Formats: sequence, structure tokens, C-alpha cells
Amino acid sequence: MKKIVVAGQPCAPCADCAVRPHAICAALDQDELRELEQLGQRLRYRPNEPVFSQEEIATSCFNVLEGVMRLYKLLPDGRRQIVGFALPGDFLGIAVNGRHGISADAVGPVKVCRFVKKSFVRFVDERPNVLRRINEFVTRDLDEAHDQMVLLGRRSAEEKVATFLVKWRERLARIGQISEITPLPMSRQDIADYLGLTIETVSRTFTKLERDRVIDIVHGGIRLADAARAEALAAA
Amino acid sequence: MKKIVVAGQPCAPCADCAVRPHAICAALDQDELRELEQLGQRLRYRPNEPVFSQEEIATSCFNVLEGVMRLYKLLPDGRRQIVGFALPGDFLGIAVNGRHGISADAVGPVKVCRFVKKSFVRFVDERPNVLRRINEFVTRDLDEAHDQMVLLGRRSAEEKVATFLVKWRERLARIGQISEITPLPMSRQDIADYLGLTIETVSRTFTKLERDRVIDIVHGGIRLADAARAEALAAA
DNA sequence: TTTTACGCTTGATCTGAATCAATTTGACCG
DNA sequence: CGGTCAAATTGATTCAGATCAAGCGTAAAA
Repeated sequence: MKKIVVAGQPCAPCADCAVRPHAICAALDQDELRELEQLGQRLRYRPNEPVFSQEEIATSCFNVLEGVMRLYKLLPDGRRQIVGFALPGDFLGIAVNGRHGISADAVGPVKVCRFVKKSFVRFVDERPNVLRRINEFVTRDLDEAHDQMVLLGRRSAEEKVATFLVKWRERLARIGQISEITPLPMSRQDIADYLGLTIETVSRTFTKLERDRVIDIVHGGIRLADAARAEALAAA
Repeated sequence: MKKIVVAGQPCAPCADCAVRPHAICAALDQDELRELEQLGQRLRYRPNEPVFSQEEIATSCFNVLEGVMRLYKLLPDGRRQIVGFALPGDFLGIAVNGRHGISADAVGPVKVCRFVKKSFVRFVDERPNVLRRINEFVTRDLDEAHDQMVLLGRRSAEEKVATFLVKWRERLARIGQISEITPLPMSRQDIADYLGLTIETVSRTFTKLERDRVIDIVHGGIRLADAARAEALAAA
């Protein structure tokens, strides 16, 4: 049987995929990995390029390999709520009724591993261990969504920003990106739309946190100067 | 082999369980149903009685059979965010790391089918069809959580209340509870904590919607007088 | 280099919802 | 039936964050 070569780059070997331990793929054995490799296709997206859209029929799902994506919902009048940021290892595109519930686009340059939904579903359907792993991911996402509801519904602007910074730093650390300064690749508007604030309030709150010696604002990110105080604001 | 009778009522036959078609149990065949029946135990809770608590080690999971439950998170200083209301057919208690992420208590009188986590997990582990069903449920919950984030982060008090009323009515309809007046078994404080508002704002907004002839406030609920206008507020 | 432009910050003002403070209503109970 | 208590409504006032309106800086285009 002749192998059909799809357009685009061939799927680089999963064997040395950097995100595998964090991704759903960690649940796969050697054979499964090799099989899934056939189904996946690596793709790049430029900054701000859309990956999929709310309401659109979901034909693909994705593993994020590199970069950051924003996941959001739009109201008819244009108001936007970012429901999360996706990082390497995150799995996207599980839809409820065949349609994407959210939109996703690249924040900076992004690399993903794309799967055709149909074949991916078939692959998962005969592998309960993968299904279990996906279930863990969705359950974790739901738990985080609950936390975000508390944030949106019950916390002040200062608490929102501090919580965001602390959690963002922790997330980066978990995937191995530890450094003195915490990069913030998303815009102030993105942060505002994630926290249910305006861009002005986010900016003012950053300034206030810096004045209070909790953070230093550096180009493209922040330095958490007083982690204890930031965590206190985040917990309270 | 002698059957051991556990304390409490014996599990009534799943065969004529009213919520089965809406619950995860709809994925089960005759044999599975009979087996799960052995694992489940029916329990009642009085109004406002806690069922499980945030941080508590999750030893049980639950199918709601009758009544309404509130699911919420508390901040250390007592601020509360209700993340959802559970209705008959809903499945509760899937925890991320063995601990409940949220607290749950009965709003009015509640009947549930309780499963010991350990045996339930064992049951599910060898039945991919059930796992798939649970996955659908969690995915749907996540999608609804995203909608709720938009509500909390980006909508006005009036939009919040109107959306809540419209969606609550739809949910009741979906499980067969259709009637001219929409019952609201939860308190105004519950509604406030669900919508990220104060009790006063909820009350004022109800009054305003009544003044504007969108709803009639009746004892223990509301009548949706102008469904079109309410849905417009909910969509916008 | 200047120009344009966009993202971010800062300031002044406004406003929707919170807070504070009484009533009012309704349910339960001796 | 009145008395008690909690839930809900209503009113007066305050305030956190939104809105409106300039500026500022950095980066890419000309």
C-alpha cells in the first residue's frame, strides 16, 4: 500500500516531542504513539492568526507544541471574554455537538499538532487509556474554569491581576519555563478580557502593584518582586 | 454467597428510575444497569444540608434524582461564588486529585444515588462506553462554564438576571418540568452569588424587569411574560 | 532620520452596582 | 391569632471601575 503524503510538513517524530510528557500523548505506548504520529500534522500559525472559531464545525483537534493561544468567546456586540490561554501540552478542540464552543487564535508564533477529528475519535474510541487521559484534561479544565468564575464574580481588580500573574508564572514553571522575569506575551487588552476588566484598569493596577513593590514591570513581562504579597492577594 | 445489606434504604430499582434517560446511566445496557444498581445507594438530604465540601477527600460520587443542589466555592473571607445548580440527571463528584474542587448542598429536599468512588471507578474503568458518557457530561459542563465566564466578566446586571431566568427555564423544560410559571427554589442570595451580584441588585433587577413587563414575580418563582424580550437581553 | 502607528499609561469624570440602612413581607409557631 | 425571625424589597449614599480624553514610548515603515 502506498503512503499518501499530505500537504505541509510531515509530522516530526513524536519520539522526541518536547511536550509529550505534559500532553495527552503521555498516555500512549510505543505502538500507539507510532500510530497517532500518522494521524497528526504539524502546523505553524503567525501572531494573531485564527486557528478555529466559535460555531464553526469542528473537523480538527490540536495539541499545542509551542507558543501561546488565546481561547475566547464573543458576544454579538463585540464584547469579548477570554476563557483561557493555551500553552504547550494543552489539547484543544473537543466540541460538544460537533461545533467549537470557543474561538482560538495564536498570540505569538504558534506550533501545533493537528489531528483530523474523525480519525482521532476513531483512534481514541478503541483506546480507553487515551480516553481516560482526555477525561482528566477536561476535568482539570473544568476545575480551573470554576476557579476563574470565582475570580470573575467575586474578586477586586487588584486581586484579579495578582492572581493572574501568580498563576501564569506557576503554569510556565510547570512546563519548565522558569526564569526571573515572567514573560507576558499577551497584550493588556487580552489580560483585561481574561479578567473581566478594561485595559485602563489593568494598566493602572499594574502600576499600583509596581508602586507597592509587589512587581517590577519590564519589557514584555514582569518580575515578581514580592511573591509572598502577590500570593496573599491571590489567595485572600 | 450471602448478600450484605448496607445501612439506609436499599437501592430502588434503576429499571424505573425517572432520571435515567438524562443521566450517565443511559449509556448502560441491562447487565451493566443491574451491576451498577448494586453499587448505588439512595439517600435523601434536607434543605440546606451539605452533601460534600471543597477540599474534602472525594470518596463518593452522586447522581441527582430529585431536587436542586447548589455547587459553589468559598473564598477564605467568606465570599461565595455559586458555579452551578445541579438538577435531576446531573452527575457530581468527579474530582481532579482525589479531592472535591467545589462544595455542594441541597437547596430544597434532595434525593441522590450515591456511589462509593472506588467501586464506581472500577466499574467505569472496564466500560469505555460509560467513560465516554461521563466525558460528554464533563465536556458539556465545561462549555457551560465558558458561557458563565462570559456572563460574569462581560455582562450587565440586567443581562445577567435575564440570561439566568431564560436558561433556568430551558433547563427545567429539558428535564420535563414545563409550566407557565418558572419555579425558583433557590434564594435571592443564591442567585446573587451565581451571577456575581449582590442580593439588593438582584432584587432591584427583578423589580425592574417586572416594571418593564418582561416578567411577573410570583410566589416562589416568576412568569416569563415577554419571552422574546428576555431572550433578547440574554443574547445581546 | 522622520513619520506613522499602535500599545500602553495617565488623568478627569461618570456611572452601575455595592454598601449602608430601613421597612415590608411572608412563614412558622406557641 | 399575634409574635418572632428570616427573606426580600426599597431607598439613600458611596465607590470601584468604566468611560472619555490626552499623551508617551517603542517599533516598523518611508
